[in-house]
Amino acid sequence: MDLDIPAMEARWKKLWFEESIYVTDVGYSDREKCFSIDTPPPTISGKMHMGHAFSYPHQDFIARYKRLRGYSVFYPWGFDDNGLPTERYTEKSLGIKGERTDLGEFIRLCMQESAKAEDDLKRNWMDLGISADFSHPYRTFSDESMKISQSMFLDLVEKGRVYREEGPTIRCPTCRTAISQIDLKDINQSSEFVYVRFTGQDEGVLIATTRPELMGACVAVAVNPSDERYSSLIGKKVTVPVYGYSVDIIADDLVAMDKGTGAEMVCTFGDQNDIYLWRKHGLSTRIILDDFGKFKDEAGIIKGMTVREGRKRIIEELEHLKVVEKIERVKHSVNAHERCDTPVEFGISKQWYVKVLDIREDLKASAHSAQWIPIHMRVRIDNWIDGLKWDWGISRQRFLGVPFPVWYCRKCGETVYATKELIPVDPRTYSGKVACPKCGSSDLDPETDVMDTWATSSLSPRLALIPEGLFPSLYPMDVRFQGHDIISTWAFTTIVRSFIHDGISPWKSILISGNVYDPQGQKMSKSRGNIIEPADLVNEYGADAVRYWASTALPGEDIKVREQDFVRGKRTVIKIFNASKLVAMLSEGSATPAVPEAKHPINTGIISGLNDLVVKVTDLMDSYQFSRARSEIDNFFWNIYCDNYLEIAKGILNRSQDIGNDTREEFGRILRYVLLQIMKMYAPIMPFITEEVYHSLNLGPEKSVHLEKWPLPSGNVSEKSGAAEFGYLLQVLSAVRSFKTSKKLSMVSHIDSLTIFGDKTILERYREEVMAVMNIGSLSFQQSQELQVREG
RNA sequence: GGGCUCGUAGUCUAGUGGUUAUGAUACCGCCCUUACAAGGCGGUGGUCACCGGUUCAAAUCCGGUCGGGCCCA
Repeated sequence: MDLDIPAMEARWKKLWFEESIYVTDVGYSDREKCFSIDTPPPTISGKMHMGHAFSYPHQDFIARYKRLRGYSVFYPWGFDDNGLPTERYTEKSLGIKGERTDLGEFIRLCMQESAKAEDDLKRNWMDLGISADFSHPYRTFSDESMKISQSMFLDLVEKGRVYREEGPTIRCPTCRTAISQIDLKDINQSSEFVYVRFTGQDEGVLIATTRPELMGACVAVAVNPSDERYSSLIGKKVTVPVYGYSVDIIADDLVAMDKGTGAEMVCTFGDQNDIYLWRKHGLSTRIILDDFGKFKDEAGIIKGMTVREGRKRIIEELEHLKVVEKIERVKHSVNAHERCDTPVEFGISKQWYVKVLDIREDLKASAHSAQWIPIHMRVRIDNWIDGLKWDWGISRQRFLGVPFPVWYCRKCGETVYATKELIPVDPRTYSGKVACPKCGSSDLDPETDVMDTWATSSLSPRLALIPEGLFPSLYPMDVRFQGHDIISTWAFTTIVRSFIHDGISPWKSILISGNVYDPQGQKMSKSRGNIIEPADLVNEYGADAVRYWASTALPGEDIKVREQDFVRGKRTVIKIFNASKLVAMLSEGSATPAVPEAKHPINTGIISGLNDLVVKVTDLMDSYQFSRARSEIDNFFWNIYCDNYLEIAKGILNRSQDIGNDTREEFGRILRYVLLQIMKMYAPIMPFITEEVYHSLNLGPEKSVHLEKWPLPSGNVSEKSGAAEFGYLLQVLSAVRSFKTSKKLSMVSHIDSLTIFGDKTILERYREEVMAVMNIGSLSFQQSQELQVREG
């Protein structure tokens, strides 16, 4: 009977779920015997993609392996349903707009849509055989998470690590929200470089700018101090065209001498450099763009216009004033919001910041106290921390998010924090009475901003552990799994929070997974049209085969979606099934022994090989090298166990005339014993087929192969000489097979008489086995160095 | 521009100083009554990106060049 993979997978998924076999009942009281995993909660606004189908199995290999090793594995499940992506998702699926919906109602709708999406999503991960505890996932936006997030915010306040300050803000005109440095990416954009002459002493100065519309926000002209062309001008004043006020010429190393004319105008704010220069030189502030991307009254002739309109109008005016010397088409990179690709605008407003700049070295040290796998990914966090220019801005002007538990007193201006008893609280909708502790007034304005999602996601160890009552017993967690694309966000912010709140690294290890590419090595994206759906692959090859594919890359290595890996995975699944059928036939009536007792040299040989394998595989799994572990098992299972041991056992048991009952029984036991050990080692990678075999052959007493114990090298049989002889026998068999192939004979066809040249002593010991396995009538041996097979 | 990473048969991959470079996949032969043709046995196929250096010996170590990818500017 052929193997029905979908039916098999459905059968075991049901068992695992109904019997809750991953919810260990030994508890988590002994930290040494626990293994806790900080899992990345997938966002509810997206579907499962190949990146997930690649990296989640990696976590699962380790989770399942650790369980077999006897650990109580804490493997929580979460969903990321916080913030802007969920707003977008909800607006899209319901056809509504956040700003035109009642706030409370909108948040309710977001939560409702999240819950719906979560149910569907959960199934995708369960289909892959992921063994996390799906029964009560945490959510990044829930009362519980809000409570944790707000109380940790209050801890930041207490520790003096958070402040609110008027500062430059990065705004996305499309999303109408403040975003942080973290949310930026660079895009290349073609634009106009406008050369404008500012008048002053002598001929003034010629500057080049890509943002002429910000002329009215100009607060200085900057040149490089070592630029001889301008050295005499530093400290002089020039007049801003159109607006007619004067600004200083300042000098800074940051100014690129070879860009444009080497003189640039500094505006509040055109780009990040402007902010840097503004801060460093203490320049004045002229904000002419409002929060909606329209010019304010101060912008004079372009007031009320958009950036694009204002730009056109200003250039006309500059040309009319005859101060434009030339206009060049250029390609340059601009900061854009990484979610929507819109070039950002910079403004100024009161924002909440987490103070991180002064603890950069501590953060690096904390990051280094965790083991990074692979190690070369660690330098990325260093680069990020070294490159930080600002503190971590955490306020967002949106609807869905964890609110700041904060009010402002109208009477005395005091910032009023919620008490611990009051949280979780949404000051925007809270109707209870809060009084100012300073003046006693209850005339308070609520903070209307919400926290950025990272302000909550950075607390993921707490989000997962606190609801289970396992904080701080399982903290720091053993391992964080995540992609390298979010080292500067999730990994960084989590390290920040754990350092500030607890003074420790959040995890003992952090394991970074690589990227997934299409078969040509291209990034997969909708626009390229090369998206491959994980569900299609699961349908075509089975979940075990998809996991097998995922296991071909080491942690941190990229992978392509290649058919050959899935083909190989599916073949392995089928091979395991067929091998188990043969074992069932050959070992009928035998039980699986806990300890292998063997006398027959073939059996001591296979046990000896198995022992070596167990040692190697255990070592590789301990160091997260599951792809190497798997290929060791593959090699042993396929080339040693199936191609040789099973063939020999079959030959002896079916064809040998005079083997005793003891030997027959011994082969039955060892066949099953070795198969069970192979199944246990394969179980983390291919949980379905190994479960199938475990049950259909009744290989052990547990409810599931995943509740078994990882194999240990057996101490009873360890003859190294047995292993060497066994190896020689395999070579002999291979030589006889080659002989048969060269004669165009099938492997089972009978040969009347054959002579083997080789080590006569060993050959003589295996006469019976060779004759039985290769179906030979009469066999003679000749002493020879070189192994050879001849007829007659 | 800076950092990291990768270049090994058509494709993918193992291999951190030592016989003739590993395996998969694809392809080509041969082999199906007795677990599996999604199998078995065998075979074709490689200037180990390029240049130079260290060494008795380099895919491997060092320097450089070229090319891909990722991250950060």
